[in-house]
Amino acid sequence: MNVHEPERRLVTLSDVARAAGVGESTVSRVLRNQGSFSKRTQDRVAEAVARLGYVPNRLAGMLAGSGSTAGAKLVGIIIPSLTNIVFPDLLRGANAALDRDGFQSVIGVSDYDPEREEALIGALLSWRPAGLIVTGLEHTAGALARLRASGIRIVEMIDTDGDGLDIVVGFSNRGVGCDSARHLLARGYRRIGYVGHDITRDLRAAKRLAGFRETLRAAGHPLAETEIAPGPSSAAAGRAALGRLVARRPDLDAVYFSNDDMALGGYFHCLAEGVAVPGRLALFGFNALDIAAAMPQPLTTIRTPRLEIGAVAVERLAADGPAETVDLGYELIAGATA
Amino acid sequence: MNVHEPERRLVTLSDVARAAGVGESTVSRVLRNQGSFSKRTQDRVAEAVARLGYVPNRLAGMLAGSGSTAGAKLVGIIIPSLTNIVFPDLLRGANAALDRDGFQSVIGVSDYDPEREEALIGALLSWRPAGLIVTGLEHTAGALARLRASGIRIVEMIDTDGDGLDIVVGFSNRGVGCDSARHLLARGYRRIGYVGHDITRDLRAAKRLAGFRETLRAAGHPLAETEIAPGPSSAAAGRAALGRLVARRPDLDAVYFSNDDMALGGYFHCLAEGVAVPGRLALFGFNALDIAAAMPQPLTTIRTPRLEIGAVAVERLAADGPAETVDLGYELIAGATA
DNA sequence: AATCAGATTGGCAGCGCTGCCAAACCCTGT
DNA sequence: ACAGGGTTTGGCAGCGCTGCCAATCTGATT
Repeated sequence: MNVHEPERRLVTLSDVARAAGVGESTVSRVLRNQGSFSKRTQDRVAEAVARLGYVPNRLAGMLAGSGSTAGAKLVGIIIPSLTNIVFPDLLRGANAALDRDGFQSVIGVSDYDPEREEALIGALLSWRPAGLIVTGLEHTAGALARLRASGIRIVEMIDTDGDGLDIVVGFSNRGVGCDSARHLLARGYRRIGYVGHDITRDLRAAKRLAGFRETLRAAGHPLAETEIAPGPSSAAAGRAALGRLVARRPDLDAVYFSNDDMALGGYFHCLAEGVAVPGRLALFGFNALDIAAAMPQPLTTIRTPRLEIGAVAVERLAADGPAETVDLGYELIAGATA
Repeated sequence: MNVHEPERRLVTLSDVARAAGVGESTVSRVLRNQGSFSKRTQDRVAEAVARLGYVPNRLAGMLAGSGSTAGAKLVGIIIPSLTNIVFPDLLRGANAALDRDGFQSVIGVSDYDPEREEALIGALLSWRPAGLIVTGLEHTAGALARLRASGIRIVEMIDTDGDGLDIVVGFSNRGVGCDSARHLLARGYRRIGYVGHDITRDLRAAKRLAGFRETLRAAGHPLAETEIAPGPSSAAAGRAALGRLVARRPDLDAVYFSNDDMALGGYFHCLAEGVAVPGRLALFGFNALDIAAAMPQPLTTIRTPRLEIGAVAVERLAADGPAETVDLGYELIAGATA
């Protein structure tokens, strides 16, 4: 591009200062609207900025401002996946709060891999953010060490079942499992199965299952059977997995799914095979996706405060309160499938 | 946090140099694995880095390296929304390529608002990225000016119907509309309706509709009726909108949806109301979401190369080929609903 | 032992901005 | 005309790193 221009250096703050006939620090003050300056100066700077098309260099700004109060207006966010709409929702919630406070974010995706998460933590820390938002409470020893050594605020989001490093924002996944089980038991279901996706990677799903399983056992109706689909959760995986599960255990009267995607697939299986829902088989999901509410029979599921989690995470980062755990709870949506 | 430590300065490169007993530039070379150094030096540096827990400061690195070849390993990405799974998919595709080339990304979400996009362009440019990936070909005059003045590579993704600034990666949305219409006509449908979401904001959806409409008219079977749901696309919106459409025009034999989310909602409407698909009403979507393939009757739709678009966008940014348009095409998926 | 190309290394000047501080300026009131 | 307090301004030293270049070292060759 622009082969002709010999060496187009970008416009710098000192170019603006020269053009406006003022000092560099004056321009800096005007641009950040900080300190005092006269209206006349402000106008001259604004004019010069517009005329030259000046774009401030944040790298230089943050570097120079590091160590001071106003310094870092940046937060790093690490999520495990972009495939599941849940995580974009968290980002959305965070984004809104971020904008309001004038922050920017750098995002990393760990693919549910703890090693990769550790690497990402290093990468994001190298931007010298004001804080870091990570997913879940489980991290490698190396990751924990880096987080601690960073000296910045850390938010661990989504899960409150365990000890956090600093701030924790989420809900009890164990509790979700327990309440889901109680609901099914209360409705009279007794031969209950589980359809999930890879539990060794999605630790929150594993906690839900643990709570679910224990509640059933305590009630004297232990979990009858489980079917774990390989790979990430999806409607296709849920449909296939439910098919396998009922083939093996035709006597089941209810199935708990690792999330709504999987449950939706299960519902499709039932529609395709003419299995009456919930008469013959009840279905219970997790997450309360919009789509689950639009089904002919709204899915029975648990609504999680995804947007709020993102928003509160950012809010707590910006404030400087004490380390604490914020439980945002969840809500059981009694749909028509269980 | 850490009230006790008087003034914990973070470890810098020169601390590492001192600890390893070598010069700063040597440490820099070793860390970037660039230039030449002995094995012994490498080990000593690695040891010091590990011992001190050194985290490089990218801000300083990028600032110092600016203007040179290796400088900016950063790209900015602007997408209109995180609500629709399509955009996270683009990010996913981009992410993979980004990782491979050692790039990082900064992401902005415009909410389909051109003004906001312009502001985001400014914000992202202030990070001095090596390139910027934006969505679509339509931008405000101010945005175009900034992009041109930036002097960096620009990729406009998703849409190829129009002139790009530099690199364009996507497919023809007009073409999608045309081919969708042709498919419905070939299957014998004649009284065709359209269900969409806010067209004034989603310009790509508008282009698809335009192509669709023209093809129908040219064939002598003009679009019979349209129903536009307010707000963003969703299954719930699609379900409600199809309900309104068929109430108004019970004679329709096929409906084209702005995307799969809406179409899925339409399908739910048909299931709930006992409308035979495709016997009584045919449904046609767009995007080929995984979920649409898991339906009892797979949705007839158009598969778009979302992951590839993200990947190719990054690839072209990194390479320095000529300005050009890369058409990645699309594929009609003949499902069971049309 | 002297020579030379190539490998390895360190010093130091910026990159563009902000924080700090002293200087200049502007009003009052005397 | 001059002091006193606030307001506005400019100069300049870094922030932590990289690029450049000169210095040093290595081993092989003559």
